[in-house]
Amino acid sequence: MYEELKYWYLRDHKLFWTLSMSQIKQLCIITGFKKANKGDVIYFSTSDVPRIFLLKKGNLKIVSVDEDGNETIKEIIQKGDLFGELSLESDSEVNEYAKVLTSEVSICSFLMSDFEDLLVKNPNLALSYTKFVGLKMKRFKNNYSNLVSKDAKSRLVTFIKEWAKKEGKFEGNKVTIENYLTQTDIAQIICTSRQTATLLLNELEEKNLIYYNRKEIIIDDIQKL
Amino acid sequence: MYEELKYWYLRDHKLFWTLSMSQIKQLCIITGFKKANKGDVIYFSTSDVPRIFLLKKGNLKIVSVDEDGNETIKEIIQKGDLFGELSLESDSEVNEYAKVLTSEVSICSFLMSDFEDLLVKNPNLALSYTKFVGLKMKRFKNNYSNLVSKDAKSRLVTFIKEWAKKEGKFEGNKVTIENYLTQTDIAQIICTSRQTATLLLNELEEKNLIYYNRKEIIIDDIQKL
DNA sequence: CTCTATTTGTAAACTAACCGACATTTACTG
DNA sequence: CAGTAAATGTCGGTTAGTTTACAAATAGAG
Repeated sequence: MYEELKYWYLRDHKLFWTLSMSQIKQLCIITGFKKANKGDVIYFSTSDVPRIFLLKKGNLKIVSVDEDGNETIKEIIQKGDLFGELSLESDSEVNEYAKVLTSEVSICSFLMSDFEDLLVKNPNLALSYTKFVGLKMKRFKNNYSNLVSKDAKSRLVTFIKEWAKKEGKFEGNKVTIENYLTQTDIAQIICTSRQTATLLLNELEEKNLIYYNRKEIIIDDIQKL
Repeated sequence: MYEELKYWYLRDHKLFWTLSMSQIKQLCIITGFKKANKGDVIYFSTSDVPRIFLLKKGNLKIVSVDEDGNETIKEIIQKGDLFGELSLESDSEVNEYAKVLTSEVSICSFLMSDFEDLLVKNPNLALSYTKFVGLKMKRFKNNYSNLVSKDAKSRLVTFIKEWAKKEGKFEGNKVTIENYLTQTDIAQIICTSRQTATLLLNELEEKNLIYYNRKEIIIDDIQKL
């Protein structure tokens, strides 16, 4: 891979903004690059050499499976997000993998050990990275709280609002989201059964709060939702 | 506070083991120290100056309250644990506080800004700290999974086992845990109602798997639990 | 354009856990 | 040691959401 390309890939992520161009170039830690298609699975917790991944294009979901075979969606990863063993400790106990949601994704990755070296050499980057991991932790804490105290309906609404904020195209109070999730996916994200998710989505549609189809979700007025 | 004392307080936490005695002494970042009694509340998310806290003695619970007034126990903090704005970003949206569980606790604290400076100057400490935060994140992820896929009974059993592992006194397969939690606390930790927790605890007791009272919990054979 | 697999829609039976209500026990306080 | 507050025990009625089961619609492949 050309140096220039590496530079831009890293440069894209907020985390690396504090580094100068020459610093990034000098580091050259990107060691892998690959493309994948819808439905493909990317294992990372059980991978031979621990890596950190950066999603360049497309979307994927992080899924974990427990002993009983229950699948849970832990996270949706979007263009520009990091994923993998972000806690910098490989852990064979967690059985997590990524599954591609969009028709095509491109991913680049670097070795965890290289990244650790980089952090040690760049204290400010280390600090930013710590805050980044801390933010992820907060998100999980928040999901947890929602699951405890809110019912399925308000979890769905919360999820749609967050999704809209992150990815939606706004025209005043009207928002259009490109929909790359099935109702089964949405159900798993908000931790309910597929049937309940379907029911609730149709309920929102009946009230003209959203318009749902397989390609997009349109929210008429995000204030009213 | 005497320099010596500060040194030992920090030295206690694994995180600071990588630092030499002179380094810690030199830093002298501890700026606060206080004692508190059972039932006392320690606010940190809304505190004037953001701080990181280190619990020196006793136990406390981290509680969060949402808009609807629902209380959830996020975490139990034990002697030697850090708590506060560990993500190094103060956040007014989260309404969290700590509540003292034991008859007496002692806490020391330092300013978040001082800690940030320390991290920048000690890249290895920054790396350890990142891993520490990452570990906490994993724990929340794990709690989340349990809540999604396990019923109240197995959540209770999982919780008791973890508690035993962390704090119990082992004699072969028999474990004794010093009990500083009420059944209401336990219920909130495993996310169920107090009545259900009571029911399940008594069920375990009937099967002679555990012996519960307000002072201690004895597990006859942790293998069988 | 047809065939097939995936996704979405719908209904009824079932259940784990909540909730309210109240009794009983334990621990602390003056 | 009496009085009070907190913690524990117990019981049904209620319910949100699951599960099973099947039908209908849609998308993608050949």
